[in-house]
Amino acid sequence: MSGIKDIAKKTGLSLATISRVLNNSPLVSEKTKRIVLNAAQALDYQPNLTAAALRSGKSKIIGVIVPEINNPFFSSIINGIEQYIGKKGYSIIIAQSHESQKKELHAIQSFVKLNVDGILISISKESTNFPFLDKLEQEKIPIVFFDRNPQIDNIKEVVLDDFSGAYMATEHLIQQGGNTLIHIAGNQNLSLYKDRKKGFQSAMEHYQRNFTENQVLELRKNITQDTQVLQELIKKNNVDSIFVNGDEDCIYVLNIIKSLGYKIPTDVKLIGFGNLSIGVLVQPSISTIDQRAEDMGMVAAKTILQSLNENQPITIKEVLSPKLIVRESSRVISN
Amino acid sequence: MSGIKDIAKKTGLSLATISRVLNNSPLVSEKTKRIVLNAAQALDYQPNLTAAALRSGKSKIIGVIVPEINNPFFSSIINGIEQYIGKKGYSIIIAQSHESQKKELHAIQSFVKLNVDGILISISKESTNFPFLDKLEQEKIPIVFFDRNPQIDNIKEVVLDDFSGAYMATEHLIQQGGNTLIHIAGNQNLSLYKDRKKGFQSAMEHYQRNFTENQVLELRKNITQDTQVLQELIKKNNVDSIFVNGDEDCIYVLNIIKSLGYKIPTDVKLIGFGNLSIGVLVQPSISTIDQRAEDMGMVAAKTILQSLNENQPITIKEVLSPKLIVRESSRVISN
DNA sequence: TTGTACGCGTTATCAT
DNA sequence: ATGATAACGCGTACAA
Repeated sequence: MSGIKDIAKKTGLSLATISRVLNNSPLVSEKTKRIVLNAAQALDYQPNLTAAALRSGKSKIIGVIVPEINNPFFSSIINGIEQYIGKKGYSIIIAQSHESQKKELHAIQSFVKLNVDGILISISKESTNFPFLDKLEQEKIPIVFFDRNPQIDNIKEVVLDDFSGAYMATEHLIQQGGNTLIHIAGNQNLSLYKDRKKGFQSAMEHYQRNFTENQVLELRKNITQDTQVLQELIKKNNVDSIFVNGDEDCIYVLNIIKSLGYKIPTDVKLIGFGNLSIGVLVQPSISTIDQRAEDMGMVAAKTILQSLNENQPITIKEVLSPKLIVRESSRVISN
Repeated sequence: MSGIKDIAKKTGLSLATISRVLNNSPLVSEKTKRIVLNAAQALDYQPNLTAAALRSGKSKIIGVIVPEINNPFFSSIINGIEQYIGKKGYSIIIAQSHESQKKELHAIQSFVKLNVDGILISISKESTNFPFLDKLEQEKIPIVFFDRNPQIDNIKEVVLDDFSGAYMATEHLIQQGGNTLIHIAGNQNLSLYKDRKKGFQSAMEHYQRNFTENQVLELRKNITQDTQVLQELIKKNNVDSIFVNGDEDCIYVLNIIKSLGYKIPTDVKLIGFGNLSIGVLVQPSISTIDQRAEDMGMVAAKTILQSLNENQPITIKEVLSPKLIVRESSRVISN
C-alpha cells in the first residue's frame, strides 16, 4: 500500500500533479494522467482519507442516529441509507439514542468531533427541543430528519405519509365489508402515531361511520386484560374490523382473537402497519401498510448528499406514500 | 467551538502543554491542569478527531461488516458492539456484504483507507478464502470474526456454541417425551448450520434414537410442497417433535402443522433457534435457543479493543454458550 | 501544464 | 514541568 508520495517518487512528478490526477482535475495532460494512474495501480495506491479529510474539511462520512438499531424498521432504513451512500463513496457511522435525548446529544457531539459531513437522524421519543440545531448550522453540518421529525420549521425531513397510510388501511377494511371498526393506537407522543389515528378518524368520517374516541384504544400488553377488552368489544359492540398501529401489535391481537375462537377474516378483519417480514409467516398472513423503509433511507441519503453541495439552508419535506398490502387477514374470499 | 490553539492563546501556555493536559499526561502540574481544563470548558473545546487520527495513527473508529444489517440477529449484535464500544469512546462504521465476497473486500478496502483501528466481521456465505488477512496484518489492523467464522487457524473469533445449542434443543424435546424426532436444517454451506445438525445427531445418538439422514431435511419454501412433506412425516412416520434450524422457519413450520389440524405441543412439539422477539407473539409461543446476540457483540467489541493494545497476533476463540428457552410449543403441560 | 510551499489541528520529539 | 518545532498525508494558492 502506498500514498501519493510514493507515486511522485516513482513517476518523478510532483506531489501536486499526482494529487490533481487523483482528484480528476482538468489541469493535467492526458499523458501524465495515464502515467500517474498506471503507477497508482502498480503501487496499489490507497488514499489516506483521514489526511484528505483534515485538509479538505470533508470526511466523506455521514452520521446516522436512530433510537434502536435493533428494530427492523430502522435497520431497513439504515440498509437503504448504506446502499445509496456507499455507491457515492461515503461511509456511515452509527449511533443509537435508545430514546434518550442525552445520548442523542452525545452522539451528535461525537459526530461533530469526527467531522462528519452530514447527519441523518430519527429523533428519540423524549426529544421535544433541539439545542443542537444552532451548533450544526454554525459548523455548516447539514442535518436531515427521517420518519420521526421535530414539529418545527426550516428543516429538512423525510417522512412517511402516515395519515394516508392509516386512511388507506381503514378504507380498505370498510371496502371489505367492515361495519364496526376500531383502531388500536400507538404512543401518542409521537406525531406519526397521532397521524395514524387521524387517518383512521378521517376515513371513518368520510364513510359516515360516526367516529368516537371509544373506537380508539391502546393495548396494555397484559394478555389477560387485553383479551378481556377485545372479547367485550367483539361480543357486545360487534366489532368486526381492527386497524392496528403496527404489525407486532397486530400479530399480538391476531393471536388473542384466534384464541377467543373467532375466525379471521370471516368474523374479524385485521390490518397492521409496517410490513414486517414476519407478517407473512403467521396464519392468517396479515394485511399491512408498507412503510417503505428502504426507500426512506435512500431518499434521506439522497437529500443529505444534495445538501452538501448547496450551502443554502433550504427547507425540504419529502413525503413518501405508503402502500397497501392486502393479505389474508382482511381479504374477503371471493367466490 | 474551539481547538487547542484557542486554549493556548487564552491561557498563554504552549500547544504542547495543552495537548498534554487533554491527554492526561502525568507530566503536568496540577495547577496548570486546572487552568487548561477551565479554559477548555469556557471555550467549549472540541477535539478534532480527524487531526488526532492523522497524527497519532489511531482513528478511534472500528469497522463492522455484516451480511445484512436488516436482520434481527445481526442488528442485535451491532447493538451490543455499539454499546460496549461507545462507552470506550470509539465509534463504529458499518458496511454490508449482502453475502457477496466482492462487497466484503470493497468494505475492507474502505475501512483501511479510513484508518479504522480494527475490524469486526461476520463473513458472507460466499467467502471461503480471505485474501485480505495478509494486508490487514501488514497494516497492523486487527480483525475479529464473529458468528460466521472462516475455518482457518490463527484468527480471533467469537462464536456461539451451535453444537451445544442444537444438542440442548434436541435433548429438551426428548425429555419432554418426544419419541420420533426430525431436524429441519439450514444451509449447509455455513459451518454453524452444520454444527446444529451435528448437535441434533449427537443428542439423538446419545439417547439411542437411531439417527439416520432421513431425519434431516431442508425446507423448499414452497408451502404446498412443504405441507405435503410434513403431513407425510407426521402421519406415516409418527414424527412428534421437530427441531428447526431457526425461528423464522420454525414459525413457518408451526403454521403448516396447525393448518394440518395437529395440536402443538400435544401432537407435535416444536423448538426453533435464535430467540427472535416474534417468537412470543405467535400462538403457541415457540421454544427456542437464545443466541445471545448482544453478548456476542459485546464480547467481539471487547476482544477487538484488547487487540489494539497488544500487538502480538494472539489466537483467540471465544465460545458463547447458548441458552434454552422453553415456551409453549414444546412444554408438556404438567398437571 | 507542472512545481513549490504552506496549512489543516493535533501529537511527539527534543530541548530547556 | 514547559516550550518550540517537526511531522502525519494530502489539497491548493501561487509561482513558474
